[in-house]
Amino acid sequence: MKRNTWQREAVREALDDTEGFISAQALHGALHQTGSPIGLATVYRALGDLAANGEADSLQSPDGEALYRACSTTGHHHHLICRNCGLTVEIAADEVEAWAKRVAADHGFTAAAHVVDVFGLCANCTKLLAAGEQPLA
Amino acid sequence: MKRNTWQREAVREALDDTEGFISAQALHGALHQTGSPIGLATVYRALGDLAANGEADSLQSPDGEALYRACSTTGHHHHLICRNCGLTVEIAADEVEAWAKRVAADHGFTAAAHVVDVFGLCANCTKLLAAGEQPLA
DNA sequence: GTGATTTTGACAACCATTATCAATAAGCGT
DNA sequence: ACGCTTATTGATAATGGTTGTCAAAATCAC
Repeated sequence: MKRNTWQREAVREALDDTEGFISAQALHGALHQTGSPIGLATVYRALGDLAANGEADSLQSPDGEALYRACSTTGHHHHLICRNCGLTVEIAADEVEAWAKRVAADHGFTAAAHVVDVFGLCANCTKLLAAGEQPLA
Repeated sequence: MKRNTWQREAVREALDDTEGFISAQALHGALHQTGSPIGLATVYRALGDLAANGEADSLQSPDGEALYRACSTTGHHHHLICRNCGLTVEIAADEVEAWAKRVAADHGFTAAAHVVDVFGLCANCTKLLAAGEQPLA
């Protein structure tokens, strides 16, 4: 039987309050900052459940971290994510939608879904890192 | 200065001989089976270098493993992957490259990298699944 | 060949994630 | 409302992939 716990609800809300993607660790940290004593393992479990239920989306960052986002029922869009500070901008991508569909069709693929996310350094972090750092990508 | 070592060459060849994607660990294992005493750390380094040079492609498996593949085209490209049988097609995406760059620039982002992969059902699997199955994405 | 320097590789360190398991608490039947 | 059953929690250990360390070995310029 599935029980309702305040922890699961807390994770769901924290995820809803988050713009774009967030890692399990970051979400755990955010929850702690609000005073919630929720455990890390529980956050992982809750996120896994949400993803399994289709209430959340997950993707792998280039660094191999698993990132989660609240599954917005408000439609399909993509993200521009700062790999330094985590700032996320939602981006419409009609152009890419069309491209993905066409490419899939050209190769006989059906039921095409796609993962399209852009990672970079936001303007602010670019300035901060300009003092000597060399980003690799 | 960059030096030529048999280890690096061995990794490059092993990768060339591999159909599709392979993990660093698996590649290390394969090399050992052929009698090569190459070290694991070296395999990781070589793969990283190849990927940085655009001679290899890397992507994150759903399990968080990094998978590598010899790049048939030396340029940057993306993948169309059958979520049923794993068939992978390399796709050029100049259109998307341009889009990604423009979107990043529009928002003041720099050092933009992007994850663009299309998952679907290849023609063959579409036929196979036509008999009643309903893919989830 | 000699020497400066890169590269290697065994192993430790790291980090995200998962498993463990006793303690806790949710929800059912009463 | 109470107790009981059992899912859930959470501190911690374990896991597994990947990266850092650093002495030893190999490479290239000369």
